[in-house]
Amino acid sequence: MDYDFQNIEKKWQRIWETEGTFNADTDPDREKFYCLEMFPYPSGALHMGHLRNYSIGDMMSRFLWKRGFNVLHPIGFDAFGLPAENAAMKSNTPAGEWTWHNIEHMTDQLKNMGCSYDWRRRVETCNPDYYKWTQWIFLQFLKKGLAYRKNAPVNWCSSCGTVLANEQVINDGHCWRCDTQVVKRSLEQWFLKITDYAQELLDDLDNLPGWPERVKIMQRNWIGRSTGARLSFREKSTGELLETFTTRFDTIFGVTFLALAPEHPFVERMISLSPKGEEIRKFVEKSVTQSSIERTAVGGEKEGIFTGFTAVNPVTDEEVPILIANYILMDYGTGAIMGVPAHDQRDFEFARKYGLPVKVVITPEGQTLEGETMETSFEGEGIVCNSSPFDGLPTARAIPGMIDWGVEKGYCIPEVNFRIRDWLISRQRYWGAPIPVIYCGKCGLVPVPEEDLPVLLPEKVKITESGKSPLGEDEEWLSVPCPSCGGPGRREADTMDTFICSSWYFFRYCSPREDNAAFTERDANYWMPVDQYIGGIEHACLHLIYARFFTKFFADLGLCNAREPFTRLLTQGMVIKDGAKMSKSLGNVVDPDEIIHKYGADTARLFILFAAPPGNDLDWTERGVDGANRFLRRVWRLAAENLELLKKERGDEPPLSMDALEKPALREVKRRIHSTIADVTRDIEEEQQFNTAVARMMELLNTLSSFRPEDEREKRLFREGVDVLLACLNPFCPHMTEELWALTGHETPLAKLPWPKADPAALEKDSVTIAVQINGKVREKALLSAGLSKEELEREVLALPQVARRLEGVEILRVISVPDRLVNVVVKG
RNA sequence: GCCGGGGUGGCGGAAUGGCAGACGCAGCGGACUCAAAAUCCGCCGCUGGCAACAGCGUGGGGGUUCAAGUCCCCCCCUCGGCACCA
Repeated sequence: MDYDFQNIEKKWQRIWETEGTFNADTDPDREKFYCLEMFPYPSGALHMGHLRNYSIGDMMSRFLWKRGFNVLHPIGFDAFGLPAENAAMKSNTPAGEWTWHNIEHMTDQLKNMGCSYDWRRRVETCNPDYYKWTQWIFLQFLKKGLAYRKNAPVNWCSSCGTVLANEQVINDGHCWRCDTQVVKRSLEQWFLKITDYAQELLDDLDNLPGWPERVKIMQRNWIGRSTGARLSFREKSTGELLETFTTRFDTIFGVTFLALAPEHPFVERMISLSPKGEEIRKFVEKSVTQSSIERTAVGGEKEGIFTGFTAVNPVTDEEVPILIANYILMDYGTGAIMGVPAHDQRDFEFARKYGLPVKVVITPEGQTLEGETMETSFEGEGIVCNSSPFDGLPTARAIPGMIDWGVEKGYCIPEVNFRIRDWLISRQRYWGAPIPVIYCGKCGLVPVPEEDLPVLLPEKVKITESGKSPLGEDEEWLSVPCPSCGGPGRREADTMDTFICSSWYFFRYCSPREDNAAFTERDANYWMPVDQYIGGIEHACLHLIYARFFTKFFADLGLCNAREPFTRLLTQGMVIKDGAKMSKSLGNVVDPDEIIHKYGADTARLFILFAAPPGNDLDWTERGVDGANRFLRRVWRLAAENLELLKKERGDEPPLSMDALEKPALREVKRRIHSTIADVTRDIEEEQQFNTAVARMMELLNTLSSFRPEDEREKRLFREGVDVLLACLNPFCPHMTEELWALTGHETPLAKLPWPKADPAALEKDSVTIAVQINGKVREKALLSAGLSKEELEREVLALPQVARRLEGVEILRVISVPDRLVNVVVKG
């Protein structure tokens, strides 16, 4: 009987689907487990990264079902986005049609993988039933004042024809999606006030022990909290107060200039007042049009201009010149800095270039510094000087001490600044959720009333590469009566960033068909938070921050209790082939369909889980796939060739206990069976190291293949071994294990049976190999009974003839004895 | 530059401070076969040796320890994140 994986896999997939085996319902009487993989963008077909993501998630879900949890394991599609528009332009197919076609195809592929999803819960973010609620959520942000419009220099990707959020600009200023160099443009855009949650987003990282440390570090870096003080310098001729932010208030006596960002509001005033206004204007215009890379690269040329204006240091009453400098960013802090060249490398370089004085106010302990001759700034901790009355204080005490003093004197106020910026969410694209807002000449900005949602995306829109919102060309769609006064109004033509859609889909899965709300409190409070989330590391500072932000917002609205969406996070590595990430341009892609067709889904899943631990990159080799397939065929033969024996006395036959087995070889088999259960359980549950779990099952197979049962007792033991192997392998390779389970006479499918339990009595070892070391080197091995005490072990080992021979005439200094492990004899010389 | 991950056989990878290299891939030898495939059995870190065995070995150098891939210090390489953030 051959391992006919194609028919077997079809058969079981049909059974799971028709029986709804993996459907889950809210049931407060049962303990839940929410297992989630990042949903795919329906690009056309699954790729190996998906196959890996979903193999891991499916194995874990099936395992947890068997552990007795009420498991929610849903899937859907992140279905808005640019590729659909590009496809529409290229092939003249409407974006929606293209997307829905891909969704159906990829759904089939997921079913072919044998994934245990609750298909009733599939969601698609481009479905009006879904984006109605995306729009509703936007309105809640608007209501709370957390969604706002502002004119700002924003990231523009010319290739995508739209703006991008800061998180979406990666690799030195490139678009996350298409890698085009991003440029700055000044535009009026919609933002979400994620900065209101910066502190909580940072603090709550400490409550996520189940997240990889590196993801948390990346988020901490991204949020970028710094503490310091805000202090104002008065401009001498106008009396204008210029605010600055510093983390080094201890250097306040070392300020030798003030620098403003070219975009700083006071710059306009200086231009109009100054005789050299034209010159300043030219400098500002040049700086503003510099690309963000030129302007912000480390070591990039710092450029500035003297304005002729003067600021007064509030602490020292010293007068310092005001400059405009291209290295000052308007959107961090106050857009103005106090220049302390002696203790800030950037200010130092700038000061040297423009001949500004360098005044030392901190020295390394026991040394002196000379402002005029130093070649680099001193940014480290040291001792305050030239700052009477603070001279002699060490940095660590000077910073808080001087701030306290400054507060008392009214010079400064303590302040915390974050690096993270508000989230730019409007996109000048068609295939996204329309922003539900109407502009009225009389009433201004009017939110679309909730009862009018969804604002439907028109189906027939001409998509061009104009760089303007395609919806803005659709007059019919645009013009709408103002909901407030009934007068003529126009719809917002921008759509929302698709990261908005994916920031709450895991809530929608809880109440996927709910018509009256985005989700119900009952469902969300039962299922949320997600217990295990699985996906790529590339979302560390994108989706994973946005989703946390949304969850906190929902909690503040009282929609759910969870303040964090994902309790445990598993970030899987990339799939590599021939030393490089699989990609079309490198021509090293392997099509999941081909693999499933040639070897079957079980083989593909097993290879993926065996070839590397989930966090590592996975090296795809056809040889390795062959190996996985070979293992499955061996399992198949082990059962299929012993069907008669395995089927016998099925049903209520209890396994033989350890006590009933006397022959050491049989006890060894029994031990292997139960250590497999124990090891596989621990590897999945605690270590999340699925490759070693598979290795343990391979060892069990090796044991069972060489075991030739003869009498009835041995046959019973053999049956137990095969049962355990199939049960443990089931979450990894669900089709063939179910088939063999049925063939060997079981009536209840494995999917409905609990995970096997290891018998503690069968884990006890009779004897152990003790390594005998002399001065730390293994010289002999001894087979001794297990469980000997330190003293017994030492005595037994030293009494062994071969050991005694080695120790003849040698002076023993010390003996270290580790029960069941080794004995180390320390000798002289 | 700063922060983080990682360097173990030919390869993917195992190892609560306690026998380094589990398991698999590749390779080598053998069985079966007219032959091949498939399958099965055996070998498989490096060096020396017919062998028993000995020496060396987890990026490099030091250290702690009876014992270090594992802990501590310094350095190298590599991958990733951030990068004029005041």
